[in-house]
Formats: sequence, structure tokens, C-alpha cells
Amino acid sequence: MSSGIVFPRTDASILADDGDSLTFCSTCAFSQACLSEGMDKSALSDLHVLVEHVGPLHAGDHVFREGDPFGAIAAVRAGTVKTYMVDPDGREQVLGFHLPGEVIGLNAIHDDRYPCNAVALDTVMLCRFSFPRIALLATRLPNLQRHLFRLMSRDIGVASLFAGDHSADERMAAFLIGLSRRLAQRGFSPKRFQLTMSRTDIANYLRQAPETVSRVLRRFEREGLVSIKQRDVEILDMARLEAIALTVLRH
Amino acid sequence: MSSGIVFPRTDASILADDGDSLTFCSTCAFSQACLSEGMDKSALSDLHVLVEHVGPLHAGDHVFREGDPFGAIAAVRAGTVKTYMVDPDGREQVLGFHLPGEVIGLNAIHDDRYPCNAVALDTVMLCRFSFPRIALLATRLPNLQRHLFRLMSRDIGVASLFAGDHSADERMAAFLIGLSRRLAQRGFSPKRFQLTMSRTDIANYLRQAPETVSRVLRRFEREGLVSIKQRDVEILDMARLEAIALTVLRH
DNA sequence: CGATCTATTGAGCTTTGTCAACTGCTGTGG
DNA sequence: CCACAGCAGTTGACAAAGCTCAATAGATCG
Repeated sequence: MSSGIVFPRTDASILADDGDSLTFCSTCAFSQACLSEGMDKSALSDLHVLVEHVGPLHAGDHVFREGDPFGAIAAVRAGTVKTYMVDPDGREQVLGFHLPGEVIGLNAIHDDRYPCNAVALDTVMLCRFSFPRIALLATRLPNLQRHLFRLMSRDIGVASLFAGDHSADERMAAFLIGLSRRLAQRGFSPKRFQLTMSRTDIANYLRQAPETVSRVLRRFEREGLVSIKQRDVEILDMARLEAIALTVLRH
Repeated sequence: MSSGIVFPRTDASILADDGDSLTFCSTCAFSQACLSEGMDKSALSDLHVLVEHVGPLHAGDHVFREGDPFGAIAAVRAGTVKTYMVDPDGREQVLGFHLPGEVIGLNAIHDDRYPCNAVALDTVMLCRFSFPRIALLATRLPNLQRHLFRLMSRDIGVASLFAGDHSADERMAAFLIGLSRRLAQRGFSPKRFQLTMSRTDIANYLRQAPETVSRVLRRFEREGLVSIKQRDVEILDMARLEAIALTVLRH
């Protein structure tokens, strides 16, 4: 990391938790969410029995590939995972970027195969949960069932956010604000963060040409909305950026 | 209906089932799906206790509105339901069209409110399922839980289908093929059907101007792919239409 | 049978994509 | 340590897909 910005994602204190994480796993998405939804400690320990800690994966390593038989969902503990499909012409379609605390693989339940690829963009740590086992456990733990339903329900909505027809500016603003909020939710700085994905990936995700992404970012910078050095982003005018993103994000 | 085409959707024999439907409900989405997934008859009767049959609703009637407290999901038994959101500028965004056999409201679980509006486009019959009750039942009936997970998982994928950047032709072809396949799945003709939604709604759903929709449809007609009289569609060259739709639908 | 709404068609324009050139990192090997 | 290769990102000029505006045609419903 060449700049002076410190990114908690790679903070040693989080990685150092690993030793204890099988028994407590303080950074695991499920544990945190389940606790906050009132699940008791004994239920949590049930949950941890079926957790498999995976990683570290390195940039380019795949978590799963399109067509693989579905067996498990995974919570991202550290790093960024990109999900994408390859269309019949061989063109890549980026479906999403998944940050610490987020769960991938929920769209594979339907036909028991992963419908997309998932690849690490940087150093990634995961918790894998066998789906058959977590589903079985969910019949005994209504709060866990509820949590799973809510996770899936949210993904339905998220998928339709960027489906609207919005201008390049609106999409980019929404992308940056979205990242900022999701990072903030996990305790990272909402104003300064790193883009772990290439411009090409961002462009693909936003359904634009990489050139358009580049132009919009530079214009945002000229207008004093953000400061961008390579992949390091600083949001300078959150309010104005949020205003641009409003039609996409809706709040 | 002015043309000579008969549309099973409005066929008297289906509507006439209504009297018996509370006890057997042969057209109910859940019943059929659950049966086909190996759920036994006694489980089904449990399910039917918590079903509330709603309808007929008429064109323009709302099933639920954005912000309403979430209480139930609903399976469409007859007719078409359109889901849409209204963005901060007051512009409508069509999220989807829901045909007989399809379930709406799954995206409301996450924050206990419906995130969108649902309105009948024609005469609509519904089965409403109290979600708290069906979730509770699902803890006793693993097949029901499984069915719910699969329904939600599928919706995640569907939402991202039209998110790609595709040409007007590809989107329209995918829209028509998609309708055709979904109707076929429920026993309707895959070659002849009615567009229950306006051109404006189609355009909005496909993120295009109504004029573009009109032009593409007319061109498809000139090229011998389809025949369109008002809202009655006949697919003349399924193979070629599917080929155009391929990059969107992926199979 | 007119009023109104929906759909179609044409003309011009805007946004964004495409193509091409160039810059500047990063990493490797001499 | 520097030179060079290779890739990611930026910038400019141009093209094209699709949008907007405007006018017309057709359908529906009282």
C-alpha cells in the first residue's frame, strides 16, 4: 500500500483473530447478525460447529465457479469477492462486489448449482456454511431461519437497484455511496477507502465503458466531490454525492 | 376480448374453480410446487389452513403499496400483477410482471415493509399466505422451508437477468421469450398470448422509451419473428427469437 | 360519435460507446 | 539501479444507439 491511508481490512488485529475464530469468530457475518437478532449463545455454538474457515485466498483465486454443485454459502470476513457470469459470447458480466460481512452463494439454492463465478479481488477470508446443515439447523432455530430469509430477501432488492435506467453520473455516485455505507456498517471509514476492483470491473458492473467510468471519476474530482489517487478514494462532499445517487438508491 | 384468440387466463373453467379452491385449490402456486417437491397431503392441508383467497381484483387495484407493513406473501392464481417503485422524482420504475403461479412479496421480508407497489393489470386472483405463520410452519415442514428458500433464491437471479447492458432488440426478445416460457410452464400456449401490460409498462420495465418498444416490435413483425395485433402476440419464429434473446437469458 | 388514451412514426439531438493514441504505474531482468 | 515490457488508466475524436419532441393514427368508452 503506497499511500498513507490505513485500511482496516488488512489490519493485523483482524487477521490475528484467526486463531480464536473457530470458537468465537468475532468478525463472522453470521455470528454478529444472529447475535443482534437475539439468538442466544447456545444457538451460536451450534452454528459454529458447521462453520468452515477458508482462506486466505489471494487475488484471482476462485471461491466457486459457474455450474459447480451447490453445497455451501459463505460469509466474507475480509477482502473483496467479485461475482460474475460469462455470457454465451464470452463477455464477462459483473454481478456484484461483496465486502466483509456480506454473504455469497444464496442465488445458488434454486437449482443446486452456482449460477455465477466468485473470485477474490485481494486477500480474502471466508466462513463457509454447509447449506443443508444450516437449513436443518434453521428448523430448530427460528431466529436463524428468519435471518436467512431476511438475507435472501435483501439480495432480491439489491439486485434491482442498479437495474434502473440511470445516467453515468448517477450510477457512479450510487456506486461510491453504496460502498461507503457498506464499509461504514462494518466499522471502516465511510470517507476514505480503497477501490479493490479495477476500473474495468467497475465499468462492467455499472454497464458502462471503462472510458466513461474514467471520465466521470475525473469530472467528480474536478467538481470537488471526491479525490481519487489510483484506487484510493476520498469522499469530499458526501451530501452532494448522495444527492446525485438519490434516484438510484432511493434514500 | 376482441380477437378470436382464447386466453386460458380468463377461461371460465379456471374461474369456476373458485368455489372449491379453499379446500383444494388446484391452481394455487404453492400447492402445486409443494406437491411436486414431495410434500405429503397432510402437510398440504396444514398449508391450506393459513391460505386466504383474495379476489377478484380489477385492473388498477393494488395488492400492496410501498411502505405498507409486511404481513403476507401472495401467489398469483390468475391475471397479471405489476410491481413497481416510484423514485424521488415521481418517475415510475417497473420491477416485474407476475403471472399465474408466481409469488410476490418476498422482497418485503428484509425490512418488514413492502419496498414496492403491486397492482393488478387485469382481473387477478390471489392466494395470500401470512408470512409469520408460513415461516413457523416451515420449521415443522422442511420441504416447505426448502421451497421458500428456492423461491427466494430464484428471485435473486431473475432480478439480475435484465440488469445487463443489452440492445433494445435483445431485451425485447428476452422479454417475449421469458413470457412465453413462463406461460408455457403454467399450461398456457407458448406461441400465442396476450400482453396484459401497456407498451409504456413494457418500455419502463426494459428501461427504454415507449417509442423504442414500438419500433422494435414493428421491426420484429416485418422480419417475420412475431405477429402483433394490439396486445395479442403470436410468436412465428421461436428459434430466431430465442437466438436474439440468448445473451440476456443465457439459455 | 366525439373525447381521450394508447400506440405508431418521423426528425433531430444527446449520451454514451468505440477506436486510437498516450501516460504512467509496476515489476522484471540485464 | 535502470531500461523496458506490459498493463491499467486517461484523454480526445468520432459514431451510433436510443431518447425527446412532435405529429398522426387507431382504439376504447362513454
